[in-house]
Amino acid sequence: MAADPELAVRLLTAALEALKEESADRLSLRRLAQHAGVSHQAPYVHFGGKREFLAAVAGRGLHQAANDAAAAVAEVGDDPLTRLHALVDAYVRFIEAQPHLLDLVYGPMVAKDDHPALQEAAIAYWDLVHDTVAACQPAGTSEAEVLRRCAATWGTVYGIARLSALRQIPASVPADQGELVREAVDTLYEGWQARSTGAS
Amino acid sequence: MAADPELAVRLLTAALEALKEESADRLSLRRLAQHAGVSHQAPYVHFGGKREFLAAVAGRGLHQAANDAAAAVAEVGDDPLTRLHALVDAYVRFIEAQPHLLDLVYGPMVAKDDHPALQEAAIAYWDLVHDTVAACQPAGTSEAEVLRRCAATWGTVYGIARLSALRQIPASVPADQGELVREAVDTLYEGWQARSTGAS
DNA sequence: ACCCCAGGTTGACAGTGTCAACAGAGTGCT
DNA sequence: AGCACTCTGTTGACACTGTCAACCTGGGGT
Repeated sequence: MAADPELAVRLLTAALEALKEESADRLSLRRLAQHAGVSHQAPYVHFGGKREFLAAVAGRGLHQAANDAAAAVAEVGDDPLTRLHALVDAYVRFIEAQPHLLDLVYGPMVAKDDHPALQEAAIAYWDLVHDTVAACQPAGTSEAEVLRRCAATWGTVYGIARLSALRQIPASVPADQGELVREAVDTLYEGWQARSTGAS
Repeated sequence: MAADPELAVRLLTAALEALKEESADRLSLRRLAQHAGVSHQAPYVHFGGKREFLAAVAGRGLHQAANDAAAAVAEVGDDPLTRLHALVDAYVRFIEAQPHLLDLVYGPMVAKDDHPALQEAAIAYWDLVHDTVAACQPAGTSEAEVLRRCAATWGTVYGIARLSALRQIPASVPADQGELVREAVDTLYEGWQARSTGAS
């Protein structure tokens, strides 16, 4: 109907919006196209297939999340632990707002190599994690150890947040996901400090 | 062809086998039925629908995993940290062997309430986690705190193992998932001990 | 004038989950 | 015996999905 200069981005944003409500595997290209007022084949023209489309969606969403997280970390000051908390909080908010998007990004429906934008966004996010976690390490920690702790920290946050978002944590546990994540991060932090002064 | 006393369990085990190769969302009831030599509607008779079938698959798989984990913990002795390591190792082996099954269990395609067997298996696994983690806590830790640490520990292990299984941890990190999980658990453990002797 | 081509269309195909109606084999009741 | 009824399974149809192929179409470039 209208000029519609960029149908592709309209489809992407529509998909991101739909992902707030339903999981990625029951997202239909045809329905998206119909809802956008174009034929069922229009998305295929732009993206080549469903996998590529989902990869583009994931890339866009992750890019946005990385920007939000970077902004949250930047506005909080210089204290390393405070910055780590800000980063983790941003991640938790992201998962709370768009759990299905995270499932898509880390899920089996999309290969990270499919789309350079997705890979780039993942790298940007990882770099942010790395810098923030590295700043929390005691002096003298080897780079290899820092990398391992980055991965472990990120897995920790991701795991707790996802399990909680999926309501897989028993109701008997007296805490919400924000508290759980924060406490786990604090525990890891104290463990790092203890190790630096401990034996061997 | 044959007497086929229990077609249902044959379908379930076939599905579990198929899950070792492909993810749950591209598992087809019709293909499973055809491969089992029955009509495309036979699975529907037994399970009522795809969601219920997947719930049954998840329940069976998780039950098996819980049994394996319990056996691994039981055969390792009495030291709490050793038992925790055994539990975690069993979980990591489970994820390595059947990553798609875990995606199914914790994924959006199945609601835990759909099938009592799944819920029961999840509870059994959680109880095992709870007992093992609780035994690692310093004396005087409140039960609420223990529960929070259980959830955090389990999220940690799950997150690292899943991220690693999906190759989402950058190649620059010099460790495999087993090492990462073990080190994270050790760090958490030391954090627990440090907190018990620390301030307030 | 011509061609071309990116963007979009229609039409078809195989595969999927699901619903409805039906068929046979036990099984128990009268 | 006869009959009804439930289990287990079948066939046929439907709507929906992703994808392939071919066709249109309007605006530039030569």
